[in-house]
Amino acid sequence: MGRSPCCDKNGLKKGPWTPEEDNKLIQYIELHGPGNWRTLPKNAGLQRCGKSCRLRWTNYLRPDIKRGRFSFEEEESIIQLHSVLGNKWSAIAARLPGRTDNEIKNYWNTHIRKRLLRNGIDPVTHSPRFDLLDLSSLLNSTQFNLSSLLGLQALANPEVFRLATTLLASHNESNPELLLQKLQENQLLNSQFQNLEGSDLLLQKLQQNQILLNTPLQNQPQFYQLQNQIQEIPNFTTQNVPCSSASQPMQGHVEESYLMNGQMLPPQNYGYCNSDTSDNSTFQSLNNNSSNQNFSYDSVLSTPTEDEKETFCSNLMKFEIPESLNFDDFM
DNA sequence: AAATGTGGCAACCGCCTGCTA
DNA sequence: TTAGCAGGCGGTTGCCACATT
Repeated sequence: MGRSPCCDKNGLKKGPWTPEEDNKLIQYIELHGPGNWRTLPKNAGLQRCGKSCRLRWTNYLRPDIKRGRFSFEEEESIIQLHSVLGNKWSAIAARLPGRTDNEIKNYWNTHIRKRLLRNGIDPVTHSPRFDLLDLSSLLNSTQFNLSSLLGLQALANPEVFRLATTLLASHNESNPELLLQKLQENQLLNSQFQNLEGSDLLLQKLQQNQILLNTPLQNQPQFYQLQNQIQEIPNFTTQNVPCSSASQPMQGHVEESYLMNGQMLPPQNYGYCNSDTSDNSTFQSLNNNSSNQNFSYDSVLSTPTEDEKETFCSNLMKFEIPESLNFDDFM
């Protein structure tokens, strides 16, 4: 037969732990070690369920727990790992020493998730959500710089590129219904994109820029050429650079995953840029591969403010291409 | 100064998986 | 073999502190 019940729930205390209870739990575990949570409360003299004791220990009392604000690196790691693992908080926590799954989960729900939403990124799929962005300015012809959208931006975020090519492919098929369907699939049928004039403008721009449809970007020679050019840029400035490129600047973004501590990570990257326009602001990546490059992010690593982080992502759709880039080759 | 709103976070709930008797 | 439990996990709740009106 199975084991006896973990604990009798009747008469057991619930709610916040008192310092006395914490001390009892700590002293008991220091003597006997964690584990056997079923008998622990009784042996430790606690009127608590074993489950409650385990949670209190693992989430709060454990000596190796790191308290305080999440660092920029930690935050970026969470985003990266979440894009791969989803809501597997324990798996994410396993890669962030000193942080608990509960803490990461709370931080995600209260900070990161909201920020991603505000910046037009679906926190579930990690894909751009155009229905969450104010694209009115993007579709304004006087400001619509598609080369930005489809150039570095597309490289930095394959989802944008994918969406754009999907639109163009549908349009090329001269099938308005299919186009509408694609738009719906991409959650574009909202206030910003209901105006198909805007879509037509997007399509027109796409065609003008001769996007190579149905060709994986990494297979395009222009991609490698551009990639190499970027890597040769010393201290590539971050002025108005999209957030999705912050921690892994232009390297292997498109359809190219990379390894981090043996963990497969996705091409997307939603790090942060420094919002100030100082030419000194530069990147630093968590990615081991790029950490050796000339990218540093000292101003932000020091402790970026919330505004800095948000402004960085707000620059998703507006950035300037460094003059040293020979962008004509790419286009 | 008081009332109300909001955000953050610790803790609980309930389900799932693997283990054990 | 399998019923049933322990432990693990993700989702949710509710309290508290702080901000705003």
